[in-house]
Amino acid sequence: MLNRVILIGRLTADPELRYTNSGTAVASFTLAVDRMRSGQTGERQTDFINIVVWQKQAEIVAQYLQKGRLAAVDGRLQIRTYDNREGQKVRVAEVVAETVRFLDRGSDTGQSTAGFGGGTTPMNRPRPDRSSAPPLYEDDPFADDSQTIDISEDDLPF
Amino acid sequence: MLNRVILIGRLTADPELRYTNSGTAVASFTLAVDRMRSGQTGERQTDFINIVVWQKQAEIVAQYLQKGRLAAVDGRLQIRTYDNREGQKVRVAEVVAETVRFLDRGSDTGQSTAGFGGGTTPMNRPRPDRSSAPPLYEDDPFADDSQTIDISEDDLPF
Amino acid sequence: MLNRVILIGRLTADPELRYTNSGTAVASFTLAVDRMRSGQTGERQTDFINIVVWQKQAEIVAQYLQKGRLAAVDGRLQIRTYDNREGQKVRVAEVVAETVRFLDRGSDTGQSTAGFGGGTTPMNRPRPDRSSAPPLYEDDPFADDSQTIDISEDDLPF
Amino acid sequence: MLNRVILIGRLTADPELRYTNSGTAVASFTLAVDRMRSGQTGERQTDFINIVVWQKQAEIVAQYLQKGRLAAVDGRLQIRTYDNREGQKVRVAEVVAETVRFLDRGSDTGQSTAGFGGGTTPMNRPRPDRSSAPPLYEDDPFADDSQTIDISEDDLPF
DNA sequence: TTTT
DNA sequence: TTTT
Repeated sequence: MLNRVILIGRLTADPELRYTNSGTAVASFTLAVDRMRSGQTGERQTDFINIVVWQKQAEIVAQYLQKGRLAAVDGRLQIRTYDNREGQKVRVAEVVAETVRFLDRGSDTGQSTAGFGGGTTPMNRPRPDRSSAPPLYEDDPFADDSQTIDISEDDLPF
Repeated sequence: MLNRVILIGRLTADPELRYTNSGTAVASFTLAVDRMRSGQTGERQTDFINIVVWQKQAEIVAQYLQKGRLAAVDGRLQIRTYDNREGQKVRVAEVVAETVRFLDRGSDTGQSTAGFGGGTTPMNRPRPDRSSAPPLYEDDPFADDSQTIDISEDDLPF
Repeated sequence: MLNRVILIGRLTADPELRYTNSGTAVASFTLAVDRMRSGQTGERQTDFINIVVWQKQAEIVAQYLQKGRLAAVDGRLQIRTYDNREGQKVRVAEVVAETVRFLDRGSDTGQSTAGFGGGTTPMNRPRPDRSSAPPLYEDDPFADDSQTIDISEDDLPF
Repeated sequence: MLNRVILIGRLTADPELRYTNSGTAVASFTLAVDRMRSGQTGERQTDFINIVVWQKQAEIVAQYLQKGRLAAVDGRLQIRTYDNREGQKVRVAEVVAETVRFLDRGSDTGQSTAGFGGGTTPMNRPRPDRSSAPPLYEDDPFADDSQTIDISEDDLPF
């Protein structure tokens, strides 16, 4: 019904930019969000939260954000379930960003990422080695199904 | 830095009420939050999100909420890491509720759960069998450390 | 940079549906949002917050919401400034809803308002008497300027 | 029922720190929050939103925030009504901050403002001239009523 | 009344 | 697996 998440934190690493079979850009990164235990002193705890960004925003994020940068994310919490190599169900939580704001640097370059231009469907998209990470996006929410012919597991970028 | 989550959804089951060794009440339940793919029609997808509530609110939630009830949760997203039986690191995402609102029923009974009375430290607390669920709270954020002497794994309510 | 508001409350009256000169639908209503003073007992205070909804959502809201209904609003806080009859600058705060959820009634009819169909540009739009309320929308954010020729103050629906 | 506002923006001026009759600190400032009209280019619009902070946070804000600084506010939207000099009802919208984060400067000084120490009831509190601004807080939500004897309009700091 |  |  309603699902809204707002976070501010720092990137633990450079964002990773990938493309689905149908050519949609997806960027992902982890945000280190410091917790503050009210009352008790001296304690510093951190939540490491996975963020996913789609389409034009993905490319802007990949271009302007790096490890250590401070960013604000406004999106929704999503729980994905998949089967790992051992055939066990694994649940992954991530925040699907609707907008990402860059909070660190100078005034105008890439300060925001919403409602921008861009959007050229990329050719020559990179084909990274399959990592041991979960197969993130078997379903591309932005794919135009009619023209995505041959989606095979092996073609997925994750 | 900033970590805010707001959800509306329905309980997938009755909340479970437990107590830490130091006597702090903890309630947990899962919220089914319907997603709505903008643009595409007919699709209904659901995120199942784990919620945790502490102290007085835990007891109010356990008393007034049941499976199927509609509720609003305002809290923060937390990622916990623990080692499972096989010795693997497992990451669990959950929303730690600051407030829970009951949206279904009549006007005044248990309509809200913030800043209420209650709070009697419970005697005869139930000792449920250990489920296969993750050992949720090795660290009780509300424990007064000075008087919690013998925390052993076997005493944990999860 | 970031501007996010989430509210749950009850409508103080039926929503009002209007149309701008360029034919864009706008619905407005007031949400009574109960406050709860933490700590102190027995006090009930209420914030009356003006909500504005545009386009297809405006028509859905006007069709399904009535006085007394419980609703959740997700949007952004906007401060508009205008000159009143006495020539004084007046500031009006309102929440521009991105989505409105209906929380009261049955399961499926009009339960949500995002990404729906509708959208037929209405003919025979009502021309309500000008109230003493502020001239709400001299700027229609959805107007296609090129085809809106003769916007005069007298044609505004507010 | 639920009332949550999250904002990121820049201070239009230094915060003003005042004290109620009962000695509670209150800081107020205005946040300039840039809007971004999705789709249309080149337009930059700004909402000027009044923020109010109470107690220890008020003093931290007054100490560390200045005009032009970037800050994140997490709080609730409140509508106050009062009668102005001409005897007209005036409505004022403001965000009562629960937490304020400082986003501009260096790593550790005053980076956050929640759950901090401080809290010494201030002596020699300043008695600013009454401005033409609205009489902000006839009701001090943190006052211990039993010991606040003689609240008169003239003693209010606003 | 307004910030970069 | 983690950021300042």
